[in-house]
Amino acid sequence: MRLSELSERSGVSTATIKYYLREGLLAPGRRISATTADYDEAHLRRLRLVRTLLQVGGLSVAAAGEVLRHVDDDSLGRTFRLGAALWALPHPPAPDAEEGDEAQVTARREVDLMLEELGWESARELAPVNPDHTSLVEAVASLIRLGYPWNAEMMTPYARMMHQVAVHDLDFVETYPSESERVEAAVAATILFEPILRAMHRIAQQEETVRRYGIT
Amino acid sequence: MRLSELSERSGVSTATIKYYLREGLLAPGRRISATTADYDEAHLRRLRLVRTLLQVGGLSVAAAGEVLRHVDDDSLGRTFRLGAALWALPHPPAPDAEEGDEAQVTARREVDLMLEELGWESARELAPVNPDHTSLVEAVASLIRLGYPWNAEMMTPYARMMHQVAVHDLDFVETYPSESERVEAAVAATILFEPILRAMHRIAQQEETVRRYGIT
DNA sequence: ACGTGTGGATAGCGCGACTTTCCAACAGGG
DNA sequence: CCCTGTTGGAAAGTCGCGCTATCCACACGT
Repeated sequence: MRLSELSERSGVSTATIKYYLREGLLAPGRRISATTADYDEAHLRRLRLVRTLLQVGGLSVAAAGEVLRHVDDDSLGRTFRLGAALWALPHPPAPDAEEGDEAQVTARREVDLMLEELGWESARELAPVNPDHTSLVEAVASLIRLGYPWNAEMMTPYARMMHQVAVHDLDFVETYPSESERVEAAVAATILFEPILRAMHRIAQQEETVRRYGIT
Repeated sequence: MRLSELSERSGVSTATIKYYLREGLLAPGRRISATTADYDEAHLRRLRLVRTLLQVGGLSVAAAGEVLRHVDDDSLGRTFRLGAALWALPHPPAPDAEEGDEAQVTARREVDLMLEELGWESARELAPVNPDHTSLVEAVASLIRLGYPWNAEMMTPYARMMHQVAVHDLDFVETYPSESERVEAAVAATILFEPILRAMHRIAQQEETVRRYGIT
């Protein structure tokens, strides 16, 4: 199919598709002549994934490019490929607070205690280089800075629940036969499950609030 | 304290504080003279909350203003005040897909089935006006559009887990004595727990991936 | 042969979050 | 009492980002 058809079928303007091509989010079509290229179903599928990453996942164009480059990198083993793709996902920028402040030190200690308690060995090993670990420490530090007490004992149940969620995720990913499909599924699942969990969390909070206090 | 001191203690530039004042994120100080105003600890506390909403929660300045206006609205009962504040939190913009498409219809049906199965009565009643319900339907529709099968049966366990999380949240919020502190705590908890849960989710996924497949 | 569509490049636009600049009116130390 | 520095307030400017528009020479289909 040609550019215009890809545009029609995806609902994305040709100008925007060209922009994505320029930014490397989408592989160029098979060149037919100097002025024509041919796109296939894989392009359409990838384009839909891109739109989802941008619109639902809220990724920047640059971040989506990073992620997709890892997804397409055949040179990595499964774990690294997935890890690399997930680590390229955006993380909230480290706040302007000077690092090493008291709240952060406390947060780091409690997070490490939590990992120990859970027996998450590989998470502990990877901690220094894992941006998600950094994010977690920062978020906990923010809570502490706002004056909310927070420690390993309180965190662990949440982490156990998220582990259950992760088990479900991977069971789901395993239903896909090919390696590349699985990595793509894992990325899509991570990105799309986040808004789903967020929405469920807020709905559950509202439900529970009403149960406890009624509508007042 | 004066503007410059507020700026120093919070690490936010005076220009930015002025900007927040203009946008209504921060109440004006008590006027001492035509050119001086006095700020207290409450302003500092609020300013820290604002920065947290913006940096950690990723809210826009406008959205943070919305949320805080509800937090400060004494005319509402507890449930409505909290609900109003939470509903003012940003929701991913509805994708450009024409509404009422097949994926969305399916998604809505499955979400409603899930709520029924869970016995979340008030969530079902509020569904038509609840932006979180809309977000959930949209996110599920996106999954379906990308070709991932998804139904009530698969969603329910996740929702149950998020309900457990919400129960923990509210137990935590209840530890605060005053009404306004509790509403503020609820907002802070909702905003700050989201990055925490997200980070825990990703760490758990990595841990579980390593457990299943090793480092390959 | 000619209108439409093509890849490719460059420039422009609108928005949001600040940041800068300017101002007149003070405050407070010497 | 004067002089330096700060204050609240307004307006304009900056910057990065995600597109969007314009232009071009050329080729495809009819």
